Amino acid sequence: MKLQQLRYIVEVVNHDLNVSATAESLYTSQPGISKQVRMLEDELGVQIFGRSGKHLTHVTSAGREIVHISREILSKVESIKSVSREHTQPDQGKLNIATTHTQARYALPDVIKGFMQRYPKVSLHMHQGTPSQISDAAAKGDADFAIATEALHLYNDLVMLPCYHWNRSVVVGRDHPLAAKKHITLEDVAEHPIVTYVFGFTGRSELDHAFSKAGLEPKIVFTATDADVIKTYVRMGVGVGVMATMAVDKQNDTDLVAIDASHLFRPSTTKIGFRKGSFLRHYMYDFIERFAPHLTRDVVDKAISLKSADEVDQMFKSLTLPVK
Amino acid sequence: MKLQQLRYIVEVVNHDLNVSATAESLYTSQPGISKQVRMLEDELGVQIFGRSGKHLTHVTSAGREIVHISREILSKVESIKSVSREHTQPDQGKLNIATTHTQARYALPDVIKGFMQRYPKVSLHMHQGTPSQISDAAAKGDADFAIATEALHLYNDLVMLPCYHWNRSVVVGRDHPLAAKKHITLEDVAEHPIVTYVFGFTGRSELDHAFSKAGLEPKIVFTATDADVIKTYVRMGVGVGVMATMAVDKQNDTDLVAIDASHLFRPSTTKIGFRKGSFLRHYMYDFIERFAPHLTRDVVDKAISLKSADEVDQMFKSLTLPVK
DNA sequence: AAGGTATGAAGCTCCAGCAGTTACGCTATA
DNA sequence: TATAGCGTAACTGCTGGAGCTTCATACCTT
Repeated sequence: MKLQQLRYIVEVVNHDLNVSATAESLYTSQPGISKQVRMLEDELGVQIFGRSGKHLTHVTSAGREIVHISREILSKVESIKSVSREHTQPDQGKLNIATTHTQARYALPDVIKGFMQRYPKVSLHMHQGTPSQISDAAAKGDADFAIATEALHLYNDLVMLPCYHWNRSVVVGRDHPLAAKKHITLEDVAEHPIVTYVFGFTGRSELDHAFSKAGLEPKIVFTATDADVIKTYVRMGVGVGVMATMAVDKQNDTDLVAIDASHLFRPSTTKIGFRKGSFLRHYMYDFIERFAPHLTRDVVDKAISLKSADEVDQMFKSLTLPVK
Repeated sequence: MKLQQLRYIVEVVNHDLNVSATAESLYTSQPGISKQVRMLEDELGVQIFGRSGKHLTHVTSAGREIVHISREILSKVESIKSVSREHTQPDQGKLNIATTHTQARYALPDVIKGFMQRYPKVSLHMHQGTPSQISDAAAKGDADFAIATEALHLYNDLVMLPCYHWNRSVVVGRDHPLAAKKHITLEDVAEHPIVTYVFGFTGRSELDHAFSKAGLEPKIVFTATDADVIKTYVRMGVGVGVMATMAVDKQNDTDLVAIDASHLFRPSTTKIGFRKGSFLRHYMYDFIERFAPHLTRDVVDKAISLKSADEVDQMFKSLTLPVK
């Protein structure tokens, strides 16, 4: 068994069992991969891939387990490389962050700025995507960190740590009937057409939860993946906006009125997630702490040493998180 | 980076940095290993071993981390092989159990017998040793299971599951003054010379604990690693025996009197331990369950999913274990 | 439905690179 | 000062990868 062979089967699975495409992405030849895959199967005495004629059709049950373990092995191989770099070039390296528009636009800029000043030699990459793309990137190892509010729980080989709570505001134009209200109710909101986040984005599930619990049917007329678009349509008078309070810009959004809605919807929690068993460079620990000051290296290490997501939740239950 | 290279550095560490000895044990040549170690160091840009001249003197701090991760990788490589065998030869394989005299002699025979009948094609190996040798064997992967009462907690990459509690008896000859007593006290025992287990064996620590807590200084005149030797010296009149109740044989030990001492010493817990992250064959799950019926596959899987030993202890806190 | 085309995996051969071997020299350490 | 033990050097045999060919399947066209 060679690491190369494990790399091949993992990548073949990543490329939907297309060996030629895999070969191209690995800058090698298709027969080379086919040969190594066969040799591995022969050595183990197990089919990893199901074939119909000369085409790979599916991953066998043994194959699924083997590919899963192989991923862990390859991830640990990367850890070894990271350990080495940590000793040779402590302040140098890469940091790949996968996150959503909301985080990238409103929560991260200050953190990123400070981080880049402190670690000028760390090349920072931000990948914007949907929550599920983000989790996927982190789970596959394409990103070191996933930062989002939704969908992170889908992968159970991610460690997720709560960073901060945030609440929603109802956003309307200055001349909107709701603008005059000091105290707003869920019924008030339900009466108007609503502009908010697409399902699966930025704590959208909490919004649906609140309405369904109150037995109300919200008139959602427009959904977007980010607050900037929501605000645009609120300005056009399409409806009232329901969005993260932190996305309201006191400087530039003077034409809008933001009414606190923290009593209407449960707060959402933004989390940072990374792959279990991956080696964290010291600047990664630092990044986490800059983003969520309660997540010191000790706290993170302790959370890593837990295994199930439940226990992590339990660990942070007693801790009061910052609210944005 | 090649698996072979990782294998080499791990084995070099296992052989106390003696490359020649490592080469011999791996049936290869010394220069081959030296070369690969160097190449790995060059590739990573980090010294794994400290050298004075041509001799390896110590493992660097980076090296320690790298060796640790390498061990995990190699263990997962073994997992892949196990997965394959599980699919090709479900009821065939190996089972290496490292355990102490006490377990092998009194607790395991019935389990082993049933197991061998059910899985005739599994080749079973028992390794008897001291508790620390046993844990070591399991931690290194030489044994699949470690079964013992002491010393298992020393390695924190072992998962340890409690199997059963057991208590002690004071064993004396028929004509001994204590033989007439129905209820025995710690003071009674402390008055006589004691024959018991060597330190670090079979719950010996609980015995010391009880005496020191009571402020008594036991007169331990003879220590042995197993109950058979203890009984022999009790018969010779060297002293009173303090040993596991299960080691008293009602059939053959009619010349001895066993006085229950469960009220004098806290019960000890025998545990079964295995390496974290190792793949368990289905017959291994079955073995565990045969040995400790409350450790069903589900329970074991749940315990594996926890990470720290504390949490495992917590998990079993509410459960009442069988008492032998 | 039949035939044609495109896609993609496997078989085969050749070559280069490298892991491992043997022989030997060198250096810490006791 | 002796020796255990590592490094160097030259050699060899293996094997992983490239390139081409062959064959099977999917998809399209008429």
